[in-house]
Amino acid sequence: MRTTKIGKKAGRPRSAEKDEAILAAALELLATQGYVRMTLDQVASAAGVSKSTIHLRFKTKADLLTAALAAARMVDAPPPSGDVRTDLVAVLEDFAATVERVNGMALIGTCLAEEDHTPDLLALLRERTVLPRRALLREVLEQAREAGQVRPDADLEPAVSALLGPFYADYMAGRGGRPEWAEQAVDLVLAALAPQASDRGGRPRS
Amino acid sequence: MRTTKIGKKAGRPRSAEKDEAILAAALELLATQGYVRMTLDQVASAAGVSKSTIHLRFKTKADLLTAALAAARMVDAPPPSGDVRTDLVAVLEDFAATVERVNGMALIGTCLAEEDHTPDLLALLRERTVLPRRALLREVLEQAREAGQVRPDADLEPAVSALLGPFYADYMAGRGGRPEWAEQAVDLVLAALAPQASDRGGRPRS
Amino acid sequence: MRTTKIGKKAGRPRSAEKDEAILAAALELLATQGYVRMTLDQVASAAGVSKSTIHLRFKTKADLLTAALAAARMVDAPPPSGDVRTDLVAVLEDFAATVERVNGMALIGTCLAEEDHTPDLLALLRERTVLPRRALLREVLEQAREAGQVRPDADLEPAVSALLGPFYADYMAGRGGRPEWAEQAVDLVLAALAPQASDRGGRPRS
Amino acid sequence: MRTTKIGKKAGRPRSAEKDEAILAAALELLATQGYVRMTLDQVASAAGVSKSTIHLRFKTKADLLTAALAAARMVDAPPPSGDVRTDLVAVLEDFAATVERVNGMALIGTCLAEEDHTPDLLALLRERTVLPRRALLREVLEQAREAGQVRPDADLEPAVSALLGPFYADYMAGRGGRPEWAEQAVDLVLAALAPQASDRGGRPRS
DNA sequence: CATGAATGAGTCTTCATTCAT
DNA sequence: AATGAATGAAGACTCATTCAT
Repeated sequence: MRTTKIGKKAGRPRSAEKDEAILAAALELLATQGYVRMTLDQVASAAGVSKSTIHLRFKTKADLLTAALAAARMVDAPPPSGDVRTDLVAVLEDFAATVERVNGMALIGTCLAEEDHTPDLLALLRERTVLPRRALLREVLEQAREAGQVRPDADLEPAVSALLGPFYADYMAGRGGRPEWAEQAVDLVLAALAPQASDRGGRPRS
Repeated sequence: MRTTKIGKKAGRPRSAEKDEAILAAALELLATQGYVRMTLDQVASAAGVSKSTIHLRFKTKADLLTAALAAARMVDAPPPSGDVRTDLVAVLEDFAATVERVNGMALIGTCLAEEDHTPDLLALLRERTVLPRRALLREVLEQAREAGQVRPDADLEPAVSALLGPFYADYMAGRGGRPEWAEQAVDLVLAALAPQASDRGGRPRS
Repeated sequence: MRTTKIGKKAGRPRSAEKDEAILAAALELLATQGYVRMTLDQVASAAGVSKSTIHLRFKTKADLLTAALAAARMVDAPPPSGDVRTDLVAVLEDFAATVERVNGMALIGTCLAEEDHTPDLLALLRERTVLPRRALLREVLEQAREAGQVRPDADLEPAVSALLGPFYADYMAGRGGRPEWAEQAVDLVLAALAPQASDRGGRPRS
Repeated sequence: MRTTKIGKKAGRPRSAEKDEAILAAALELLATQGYVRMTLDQVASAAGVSKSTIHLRFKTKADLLTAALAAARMVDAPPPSGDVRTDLVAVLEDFAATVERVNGMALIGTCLAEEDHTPDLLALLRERTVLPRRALLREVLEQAREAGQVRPDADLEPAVSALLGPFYADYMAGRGGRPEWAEQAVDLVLAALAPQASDRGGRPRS
């Protein structure tokens, strides 16, 4: 029978170290093996605990992995500079560095591949990493717009996608890992958003 | 003495319908289930053949899936228009339509997730779909450059990535499926590449 | 901190009954079915455990079977008599009885048949049953030699082979199961080894 | 519909070369792989025919293997000498040579192991190889008895088993392949059967 | 006749999950 | 709480055999 006395748990408290070890091992293995290929045995031995200890905390494999993804802190604090270009490049390079550090493309691939079966994975990834990073970029662009460095009528969301997008596109093309990509993307977007806009091809959208 | 009449193989010929059914089922299931989750039983019953019939053609699961991916024709012929913007948008929209049609993001996710275990998948995807599409886009841009609609010194590869990238970035952000994305991406890139370049932020790369 | 109380392993202990049941079932089936024909399903259901329980103890089918063979105690303690002939006959009859009890000829056949693929089987059979039994026989003969009942220069190894060999030869000839075989073999060997040796047909070997 | 015109078979006659190739390949593989492990595919490719061609001749795997064993001629004509010892040694050495040549111990093992499932195998082996060889040995011993080189009351069957048996016993003991075994066995048996038998340990059999 | 295709039954092994200590 | 045992449900791959050409 379960102890229901709340506020003061009876018995030995769950080890916080094991908590962390499990989540860290799970995230790492999720990236390197993918959802289905990763086994709880692998997680258990990587975390130095028994399989049952995992099940004690997470009822199911999917639970564990969503928790692992939720616990991941993958968007570092933005860099506090002043220049628009510098700031954008910094965010993008931090993005690339983070992805590389955690074998992120495989992780992203797993979340995409599992979208039908475990939609929480992609949702979490979005909420925890994608959207915060986009917010960072948009903020910089908004400040630039207020500073007159960006056209007042510029649509910022497509610009953000044009900043981040080349990373994915390059990876898919086998052009990943090129250090210049961030600067090139920023330059391209800033060129497109430059204020003196007179009458380029950019017709108003239908 | 062996039959020497060449060109007419002995025995029952292999059913071409089954060939097709197997590859089609495999591709479909690869996209909807992912590499590991998809089972040969599923493929067999989806294709209406026995499991052994699959093994007769493909020694291993990996073989089957690479063959299925290789057989997929996913880059349609380019649209024969004249206008730069129209052509670029057409390629991008065909891209998006194809991805949607074959549950492409899940497929891409699978290939990414499996990169460590079955690198052939991503390699094939690249060779068969990504690179051809990039070539299409680059060709259009080159013609535009010759026609004076694009700066002569423009670096085209980053531009291509800026055209395709937003598709991925949008999807990751949960903004996928918006019909305007292609036009927005094209307009942004064309704006950046416009010829009268006088003095934008684009400092020369280190 | 890990539990350091040694000698008392954590978790549920492995059932010794299941251990025994598995090994017994495996040995039995190895004899009745042969190596390849015997399936883990058969072992599992004969032992009243799940297949996974077997795999928990033995990583592979070969492991299981070598363990089963190794665990088999098939050479009973020698009979403590005094008379040479009686002792030899006793060892041989115990041999025959053991072989019959465990369907031994089929087991021996399996080990021989598998020699190329799983040499451990025959090696174990040799080490655990053949050689100990030979040692028993040789010991009796050595004592007989010391007691003057056997020629001093007699070569004992061939004599041992002549004692055991008829069992195999009879079986191959379809003459297995005859109860007199042991006494006949012993008599023949003792006759050949009798001491008054003057100069019979036994010419010295080249 | 099957052609039933007997005496004059219609259609192309079955290739005798293929017949032989199939049987030879089957026997070889039966020895090297064992009954269950050997596959019809292996036989087919070793014989250079298709699997169906095998089934055309032999309805089932067991049929093929019994036929292969039946076709094997493994007892060479007896050596035409005069001396008892020489003749016995010759038969035994031919026996050992044949066994070695056809990987015979594995073949014997297979027949023993399969005795419960395919008794025909051991029966054939017996009829075609064991019993003929025993007949050869007995014949030599009978002539020796008539020539007075062997006790008149000697029981010959046990003697034959004592001649052949050491081969099996040695093999089981890991002493196989020793060239002296045949002479040692013959010497031992002849010593036991020598005529001047007055009063050795060999008490009359019960 | 001869061949290659097609298949259904079966095998070892893996794994998420539940139990007992 | 933590651990190791136990298990049922798959899954990829094999093989003897039957079909179609």
